[in-house]
Amino acid sequence: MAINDVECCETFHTHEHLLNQVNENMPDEDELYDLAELFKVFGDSTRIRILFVLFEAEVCVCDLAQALNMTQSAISHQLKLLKQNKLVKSRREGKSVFYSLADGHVRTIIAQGREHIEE
Amino acid sequence: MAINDVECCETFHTHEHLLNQVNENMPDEDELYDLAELFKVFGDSTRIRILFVLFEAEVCVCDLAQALNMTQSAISHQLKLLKQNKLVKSRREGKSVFYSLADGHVRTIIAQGREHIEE
DNA sequence: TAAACATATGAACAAATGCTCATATGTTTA
DNA sequence: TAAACATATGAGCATTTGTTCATATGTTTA
Repeated sequence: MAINDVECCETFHTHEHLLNQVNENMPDEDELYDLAELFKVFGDSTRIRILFVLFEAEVCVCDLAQALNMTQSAISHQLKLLKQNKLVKSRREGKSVFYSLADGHVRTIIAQGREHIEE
Repeated sequence: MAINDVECCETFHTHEHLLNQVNENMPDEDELYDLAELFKVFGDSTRIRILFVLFEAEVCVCDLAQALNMTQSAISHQLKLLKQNKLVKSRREGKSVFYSLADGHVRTIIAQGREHIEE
């Protein structure tokens, strides 16, 4: 009896190779964690709204706060998260800091998400 | 003075059209909420692991629990969430319920996420 | 039909999360 | 250099979330 054939419905031991196949293609723990962290960032409507603004233009924190009708602090906290996960990048110009999209994956991921919910 | 030119850093009133452009392309509140809800589902490593198993095969709850070394209850709760968001579908066969991927967006979204974190 | 098996679900609890408030840091200007 | 402006950040609080435990529901079999 294989090591993974513990009590379970009958289907499992008929697919002994399944566990191996799963383990082969399953990313390691670190990547799974990072993946989940990344999608968590997309999992908040405030951050999604920020990204939609950045789809249009590079804007400063103050503009974002005003465009989304939220406090500067709230926006700044969220921008930090977005930046940590490399969804946005920033550039200082005098007193202001301008934020913009970091790369194209952001658009693709959100586009796929929109496609999915519109079926 | 335009209606949105309240106190803010000087950049904003020089881009009066920005707010309009943002508002035009910003999805409505409901879609933003749904989008965030969808990505929240991807934002947990247990659910991501479930999806990776389903990338390989259609499996029953018990097999999932065993493959991921988690309780049947925990898996079942997460499957409910995945199903509510139409990432997986299910089919009963006797005592067992088999789960599989609902559509291709799941693979695309996760693939894009992996690409993003591997730069 | 009773027992066994497979899955689903509600309640509860600890951990994580998003916002607010106060304040710190960084930059420009008077 | 002091004041004003723009942004960042830590603490606190209410809400959300993922798991466990107990148990309910659904299906098959003896």
